[in-house]
Amino acid sequence: MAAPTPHDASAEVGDARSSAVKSAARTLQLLEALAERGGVPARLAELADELGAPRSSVHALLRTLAASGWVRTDPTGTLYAIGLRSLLVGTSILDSDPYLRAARPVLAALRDRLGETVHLARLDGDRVVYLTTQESGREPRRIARVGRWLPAHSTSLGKALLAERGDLPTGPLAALTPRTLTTPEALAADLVRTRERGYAVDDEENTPGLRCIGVALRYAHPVLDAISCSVPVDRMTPERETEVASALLAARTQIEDTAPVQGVF
Amino acid sequence: MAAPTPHDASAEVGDARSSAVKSAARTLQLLEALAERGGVPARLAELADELGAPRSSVHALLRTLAASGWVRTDPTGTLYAIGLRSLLVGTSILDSDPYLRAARPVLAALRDRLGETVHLARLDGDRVVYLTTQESGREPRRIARVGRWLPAHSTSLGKALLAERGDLPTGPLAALTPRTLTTPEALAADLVRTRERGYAVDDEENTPGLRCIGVALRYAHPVLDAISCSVPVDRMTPERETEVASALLAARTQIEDTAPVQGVF
DNA sequence: GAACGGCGTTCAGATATGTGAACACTACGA
DNA sequence: TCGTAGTGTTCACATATCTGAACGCCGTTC
Repeated sequence: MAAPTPHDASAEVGDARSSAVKSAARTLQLLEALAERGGVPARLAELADELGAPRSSVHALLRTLAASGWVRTDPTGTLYAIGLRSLLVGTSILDSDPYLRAARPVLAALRDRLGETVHLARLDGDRVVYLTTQESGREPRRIARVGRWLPAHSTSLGKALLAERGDLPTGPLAALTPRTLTTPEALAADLVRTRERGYAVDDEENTPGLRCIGVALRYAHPVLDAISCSVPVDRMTPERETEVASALLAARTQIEDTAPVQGVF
Repeated sequence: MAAPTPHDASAEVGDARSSAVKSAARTLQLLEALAERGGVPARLAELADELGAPRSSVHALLRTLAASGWVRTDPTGTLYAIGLRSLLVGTSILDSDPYLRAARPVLAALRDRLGETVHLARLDGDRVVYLTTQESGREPRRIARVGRWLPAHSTSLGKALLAERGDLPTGPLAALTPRTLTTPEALAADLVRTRERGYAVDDEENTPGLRCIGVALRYAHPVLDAISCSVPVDRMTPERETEVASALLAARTQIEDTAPVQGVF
């Protein structure tokens, strides 16, 4: 699992009612099942059980996936592991997404200006997925968050997006720390304050010791992306919060001005 | 494209002869086609043309992909873009692969010891895909290579692997710089020297100004993973080369000792 | 050492998908 | 205003996949 959180928000792939192409849905389920195992090989029977599909069906699919390079097999052909194609396809977004490309230099400058780690994340259902991180050199250890996700309601990024969009997560609000907002009422109230303030605040709601400020990027309608800055609690005074927030808002404007016009949704 | 090279080594997904599940193969082609466009939305007709499949077939597939979260659609449902699920699935390898997990701390220590950037990459056909990079703070700009790839024959990583495996790339040997080895004879001779030396050397063969040393990790049979250290040419003296190589060989032993026994293939 | 259980693989029929043409809709230009 | 060209969508039939059972294989157990 790439997820640092206990709750897996991924929907069932196969539960689409009527007009779903069965083998396509199963192909994706297979990739997800293999991904969760990492490099650990899987046997046909395990995967068939996991998908709830006959062995023979899964067998044909796995041969197809293997032939296309998305799945690797051992020399005997009875063990399967996810191939590198999925990594290449997955990370290709990071190289080619035009918004990300526009945002990256601005984020680097922002990191240098504030001396703190900054992120850009995109909403995916009830969670935010980190697309790029510019780290300050000051952190004790490097936490590369690209490709990871957190529940939207527990992050400044997610709350900035929810405030701008005006909706609430559909699922339950998992508690990652004692300070996570776990009721719709508390979250809604926080979103009101967020709109008033003009930026979102996460006060150790997903990671103890870390306070974050986030703002949404408004080039998409409804908004999808947001940027944030994480600051250790002992460096985050009220004056510092204002300083960070105004730097983020300036960066927001800069990104929105340089971002492509058409596009993301 | 995530690729920094001119030659696309990816095989055709759909070309499997007989026992391929057509809709599964097309699903993967669709993901690859969407990935190449990054966040830029695609229309149904474009994708159908690209796959060489009827619009109606692609339509059904896209609805399935969209229902499962692998593909996003705009509010009207006529524009498609790759979703974040592929990023999550792709990067999950980076978190859960047991070999990578074993190697990472060793690589971090190696980076600290040498003060230079070190990589771990895995062979995928004729190319090497970077799985992790530990950067020295000395580089002018951060080049996050995770998920990118280079032709095996142009890197110390790839040459270390080829030397250990005893095979040559099947495709043509693309020239990335004037120093890239582009004939099978030159490459084979280099691999002989590599075996004698005990480590592989890349002398500005993929990136001008960069000299790299690589060694293969022998926990898999045949070998799949390798580690390397990149050093700017002006810091790379003969003594330094010996120093870097012996540090890499020590790290190799350390990783091989801590790596899981069963596994990757 | 023989029976057992589990596994991967294969096959022919049942079932779901792929196909191409037809339809409805939009945007654009005449 | 109308026609045109392009698009996304739907439908019924031809085609391909899915299924469950059967087979052969291996390692284990009794």
